[in-house]
Amino acid sequence: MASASDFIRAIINDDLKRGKVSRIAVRFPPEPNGYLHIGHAKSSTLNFGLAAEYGGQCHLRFDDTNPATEDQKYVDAIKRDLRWLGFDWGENEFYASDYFEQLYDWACKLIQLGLAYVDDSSEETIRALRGTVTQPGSESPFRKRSPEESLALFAQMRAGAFDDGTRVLRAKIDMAHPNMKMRDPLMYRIRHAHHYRRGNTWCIYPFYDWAHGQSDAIEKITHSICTLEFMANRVLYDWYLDALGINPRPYQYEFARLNMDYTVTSKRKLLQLVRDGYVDSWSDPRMPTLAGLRRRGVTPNAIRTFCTCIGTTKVDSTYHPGQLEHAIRQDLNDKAKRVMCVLDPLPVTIMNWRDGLVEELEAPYWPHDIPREGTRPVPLSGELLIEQDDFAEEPPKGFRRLIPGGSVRLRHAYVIRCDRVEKDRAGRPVRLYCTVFKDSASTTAKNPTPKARSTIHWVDARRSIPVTVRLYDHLFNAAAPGEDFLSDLNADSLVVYEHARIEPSVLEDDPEERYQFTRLGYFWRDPEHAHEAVAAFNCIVSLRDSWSRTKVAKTVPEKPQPHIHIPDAPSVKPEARAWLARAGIPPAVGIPIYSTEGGPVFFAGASALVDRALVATWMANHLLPALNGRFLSDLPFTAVEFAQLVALVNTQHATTHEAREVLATMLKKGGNPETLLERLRASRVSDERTLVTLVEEVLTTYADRVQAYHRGKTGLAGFFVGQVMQKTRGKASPHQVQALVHAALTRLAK
RNA sequence: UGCCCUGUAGCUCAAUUGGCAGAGCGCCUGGCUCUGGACCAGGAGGUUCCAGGUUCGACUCCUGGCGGGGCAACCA
Repeated sequence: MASASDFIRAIINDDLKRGKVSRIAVRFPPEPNGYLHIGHAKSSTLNFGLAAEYGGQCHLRFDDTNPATEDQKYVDAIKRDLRWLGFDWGENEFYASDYFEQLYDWACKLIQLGLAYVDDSSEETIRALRGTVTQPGSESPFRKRSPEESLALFAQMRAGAFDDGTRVLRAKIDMAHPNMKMRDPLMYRIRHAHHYRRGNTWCIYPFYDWAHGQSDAIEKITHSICTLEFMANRVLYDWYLDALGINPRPYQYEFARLNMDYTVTSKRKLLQLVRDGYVDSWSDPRMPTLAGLRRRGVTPNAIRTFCTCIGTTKVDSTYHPGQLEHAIRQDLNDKAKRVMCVLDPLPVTIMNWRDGLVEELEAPYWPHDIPREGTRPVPLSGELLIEQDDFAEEPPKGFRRLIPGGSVRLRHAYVIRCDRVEKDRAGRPVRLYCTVFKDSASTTAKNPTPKARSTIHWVDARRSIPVTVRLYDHLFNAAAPGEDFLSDLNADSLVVYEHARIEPSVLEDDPEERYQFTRLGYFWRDPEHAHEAVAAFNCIVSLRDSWSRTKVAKTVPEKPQPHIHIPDAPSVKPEARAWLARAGIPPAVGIPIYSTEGGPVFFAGASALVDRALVATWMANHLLPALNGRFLSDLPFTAVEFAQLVALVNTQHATTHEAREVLATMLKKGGNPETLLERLRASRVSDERTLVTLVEEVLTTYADRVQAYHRGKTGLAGFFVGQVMQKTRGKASPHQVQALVHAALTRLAK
């Protein structure tokens, strides 16, 4: 059994423990009407992960109940993406559209049961009669139609006797239900449309709510996990399954979908970006689609790591892309060979280089802290290219690279000094003339050369290969692009370096090799530019760059003002208020009593005997919360016995703590409070010497914390008391323990 | 003016079921380094949404309030 790292796993563990289920079956149910994106990665990682952890299975089910939008090409793309992510569903590939016949039969059953009917109302009428979230709806005139008539009509619907939109099948539930999903939801609509898998065999199509739970049931899914927006649908999910009498049946649980800053994940918006040409396709490397991430060069492993470490909760949450980037860097750091590539070249002539000399340097692929072997030859001559950014005539503060008269080390090679700068008419440097210090070779322990301010990357001017390099940034400028998301598009989300140059060693490599371009980031060849004469490299993710971070003025997030709120008078419903007044107790304790079934009666019974305020307090704070779904009438003790218990407290015969323990016993097996109190006291550790020993034990065991306590971490006092209480298994007076702990602590302080 | 879900560090999440408020990311400082990377060490950052109540003790239980999200598609 996996540890309960989130609420879903906690539920599953509990179901397994209580024998509600004996095996785990989950499903990942995409609709084949678009491409999978990073949000689906979260969902599929959860579901396939669950199956793996619990030795169960995860089905891939295409939720294809809408012929208008679905297509085989999406099915293929979804399968490809999931396989790429590393998931395997084996034989368990299913289609909701394969269940149409069964769904139809079940619908007929519901009609026969009087739980569904054919409605001839128009779309507008149905909408109007549904009411609003605050107003109940009203019943359709066709609701009273006999099962026989509905059955016949439904058969005709299937047979194609009616036009699109003229009739629907609805479940007969409750038009006044506070949950709008329960106001006679639609089960089938008429659509004379071609379905990509079923062709024209059907002209009625089931809706999501009707299809989904039943599909889960057919596949014997145990835990049907979906996103938060389906929460309101759960009641309906349950209703269909229970109406059909399916047992055992699946249960639905909801978790928060993934949102990410600076991007959009709505299918509609993604589609618009592609269709209107804001990106070049679904697999544009800036897209949050799995196809886009794949083309960008992101590894499946990094995505899975990201998805597992963000957790699973019910809190709406938005992740920062930095979190994903971190996972990518972590994954690639010890997998990507280091090579050198210059994005924006600045020529360098080494003046003291021997004419025609070409050195072949043996450069390791891996930095010192990565225990991997391998080197490649890197050619070096008197004509080099370095990065424009690595030279500054007037260096900003903190600049550690090359400046006129300054020196830097060429990575894997020698130290050079910049002696002269050649500039164009606009004053931009076009060539540097440098001196090399050949006694500064990497291996030289102490070198007499000028001290290098830093190390920069470079390539040989003649022997490097021209490539284009594509750098990507967020698709949007706004953290949360709004409805007019197109106006938030980042114009610089793609920057192409047409004249980049890379060291020749990469010619030998597999085209899918991923690299770290030293000091720049992680790159690989764009698979969609694979056959072009000049190779194109995609930036998968840049390196963390503490230099550029210091250049950008940091905006310190403003600390939000603490929210001070003065509450209004509590709003309590009139009938409750009246009862409160009669009972003579304050709302804080009175409301839970009033709103519990049998609460007022129980309260009346008990308060006849003891102080009503105390009874109310005890009911509200101790009895009611411990009920756990039980009814007051099912308790193994009466209101009178409860009153006796409260009386013990009232007369100070029992401490609060004792009384709570007695109550716990009474809740389990009933009994007379006074007797139980006697028994409790008999078993109690009240002998001071025993307690002192225990206190000493605790303080010795946690000597370090005692020190911390004396250094001012006084919150630990509660911890010590708690430890002693646990040692006595609650059978000591906390007051007494507290006093003893305090005494021991002050003694130790001296 | 309904029903449901949800509020813990800047972000994402923990906190053994009432007993030390923590971690990862981000940020800062230092170390190391032939990558301004990686790694190592340290640091800052908290009214646990607010107000009450119960308790020796509340992030945790009770009440009220406030904020955020979802639900009124012949979409899923």
